[in-house]
Amino acid sequence: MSEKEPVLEQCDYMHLHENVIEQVQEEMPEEEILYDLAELFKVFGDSTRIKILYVLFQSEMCVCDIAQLLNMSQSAISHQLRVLKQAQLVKYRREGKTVFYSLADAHVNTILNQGLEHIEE
Amino acid sequence: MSEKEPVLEQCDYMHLHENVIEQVQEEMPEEEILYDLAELFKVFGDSTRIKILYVLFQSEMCVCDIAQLLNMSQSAISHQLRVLKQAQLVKYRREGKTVFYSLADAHVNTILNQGLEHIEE
DNA sequence: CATTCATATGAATAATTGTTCATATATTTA
DNA sequence: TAAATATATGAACAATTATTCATATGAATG
Repeated sequence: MSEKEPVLEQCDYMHLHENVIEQVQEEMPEEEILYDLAELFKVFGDSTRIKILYVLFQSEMCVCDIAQLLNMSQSAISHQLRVLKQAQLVKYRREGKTVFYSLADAHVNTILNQGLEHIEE
Repeated sequence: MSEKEPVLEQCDYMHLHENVIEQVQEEMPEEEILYDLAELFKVFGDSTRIKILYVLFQSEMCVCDIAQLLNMSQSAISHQLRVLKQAQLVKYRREGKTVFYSLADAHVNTILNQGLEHIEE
């Protein structure tokens, strides 16, 4: 019953210098942060949500107005607003039967603009 | 056989002023741009790819080194590098058997940092 | 030119996700 | 309190996607 080394599937040697490896491990944000970061960008990774963010950049708006502007169902928009809300990208206030949504902070626009700059190269 | 209006599932009236509606339609980037933008952020929306971008921020690196640093299979990393390459977020150069990857431009870091700032609120 | 090493890639699978449909909740008004 | 309106939400389904596994490609080397 000879024990076999698990196949580590590594290259023969690393090209990186020791100090770069250390540097990477130091500078790398924590696992949880990286996960949250990916979660945040995932929210931007849907064109419906991008559109919602763009229209909200123009003005505070209720769910129904957004749905009409984007020509989508109330339900679809509501579901997506929930995602945006959870990511704290939008905030809302209630006024009677109507709920008005607006952008949560300035980062939203910066992120969108950086993205635009990138794809416009 | 009375014809029924299709249920448009709209609100009774829009809250928005005409000029806001116009404004939205003017300012809104084209459908294709919005789609590309979502595609770009989708690429950031995965923690493996986020990690790859972070390590590449420290230094140019070959596929195998990245795999070892992140403790993932060569194949998984290679697949993800392809996604990053297609989004023009990384570039590469070949040196013999080895392929070295590096960040394509400065936007990558700006976008990541804006994301970080947002989640650290 | 056969072998080895580094990387790429196609197929398969499991997991995630966006929309729809039906319905629930909340608020106002008759 | 019943009806109407605006919004939210759960379930279902189709579509997308990240990883694994097996294998292919490409480059150096004996």
